[in-house]
Amino acid sequence: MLQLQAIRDSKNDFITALKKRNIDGTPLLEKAIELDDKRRETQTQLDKTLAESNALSKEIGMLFKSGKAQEANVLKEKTGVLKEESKVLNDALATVAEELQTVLYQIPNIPHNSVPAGNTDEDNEEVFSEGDIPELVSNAMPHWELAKKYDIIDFELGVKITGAGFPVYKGKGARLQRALIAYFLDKNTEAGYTEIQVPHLVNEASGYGTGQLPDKEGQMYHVGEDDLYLIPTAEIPVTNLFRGEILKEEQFPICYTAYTPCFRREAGSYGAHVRGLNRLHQFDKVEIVRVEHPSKSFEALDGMVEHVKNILRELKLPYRVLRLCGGDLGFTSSLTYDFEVFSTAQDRWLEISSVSNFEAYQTNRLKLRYKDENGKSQLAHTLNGSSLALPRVLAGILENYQVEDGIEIPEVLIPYCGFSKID
RNA sequence: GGAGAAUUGGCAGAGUGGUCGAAUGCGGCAGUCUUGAAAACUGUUGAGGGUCACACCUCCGGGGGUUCGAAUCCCUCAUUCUCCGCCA
Repeated sequence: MLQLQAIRDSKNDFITALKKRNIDGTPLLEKAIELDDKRRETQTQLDKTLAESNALSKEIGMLFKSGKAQEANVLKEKTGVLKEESKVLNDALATVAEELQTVLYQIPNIPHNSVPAGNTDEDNEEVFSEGDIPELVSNAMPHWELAKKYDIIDFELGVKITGAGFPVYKGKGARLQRALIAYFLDKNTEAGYTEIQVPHLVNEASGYGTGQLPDKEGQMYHVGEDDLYLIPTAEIPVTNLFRGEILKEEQFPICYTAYTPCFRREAGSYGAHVRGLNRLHQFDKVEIVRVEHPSKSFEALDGMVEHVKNILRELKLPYRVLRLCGGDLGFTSSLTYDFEVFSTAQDRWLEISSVSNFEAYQTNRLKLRYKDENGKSQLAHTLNGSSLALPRVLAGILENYQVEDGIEIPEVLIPYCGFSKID
């Protein structure tokens, strides 16, 4: 959520920046300012009424104490009017505040200067690429065929017990998955991230805190009986650990990593691109989350990008890094780098990580602040990234590492797997 | 799931209808003293709105109510603790 003061100060810059998202921010920003004016005006009136009423109450108290009950009763009648007034004003204030909130929820984050304009993923800007695209055997297969051939992932079985998009991993497939999780967590821990385990269900307030609610309500599984949401990403529970906190500057940087399953309804997805592991309702992910001083957040973002590069380099997967264009940028993000692994067998790039700086957009909702050197509360910055999303890394490994008689295991994973080949 | 108790500032802990945004202690910060540190002493120390700055307003788990006036009374929800039951 944008800060009103920032909107007031930089309205025109924001409008220009929002054009990169193909959004005309003018009506919403102006509406926000207008409602804020109204809110302040109403608040001031209410405050005045309350002040008057408070003064009277005090006076009444004094009169009663000194035994002048009659005079007190005269004053009492006066307060009735004020009470009515303040009730009306209070309702008005609540209404305006809610309207303002609704408007603010509709405004996405302001894209960073470096974000290219554009509509679709076609307009994303490739900023880095590395790794050799392997030459595969002539009868190379996509991962869903490999999975069947070596009996390591069973999609039909998942359909039987749950539905489409809930695969069952078997034998070496399951072990490879577990190995990846352990490997990622180890890499992240080495890099200074503290490993934590968090709940996989969150309440409504957490959903609002990181921005999944109210706009992406339909993307999350909701447990109606208890009014809880299955997390679509560890970002929600991990970032919300700090909801409402006021940090000390010396606590920065805060770096956490967590493995969780992720649950996504993926309503509206279809077609060949959702085959196999490409798009699932439940998948595993290891996430990194940082809470940073505003002056350090972009430096931190670069650091996270380097960190993920490092992992992919070790896995020897061919990948590229994209700077997302305005149209492809997530609602709450200011700058996002996507990582994609090339799958030779599918002849396409698979998104395996997304690393973002949200600046103060989430922390404004979360009320996550720190005390600056003058002792004033300031909003912190939050960042997160996947390191990494399991299914597509798995797909990338299966497809890129296939040989005539099986699938080789990347060297760094062999100690984690306990085997060097799936066959 | 049943019965009882509790929820106050960073922490501990007073406060049971009026001058309480809240005693006191600890912690934090600043200063005095000291070569330096500790101790001691002095001052300061919740958040948000509002203002040029004050004033002023809101917040004592959340929400609602009673009252001229609520941290204090009532209702409700949540959470925590103790006992019982059940259980990986």
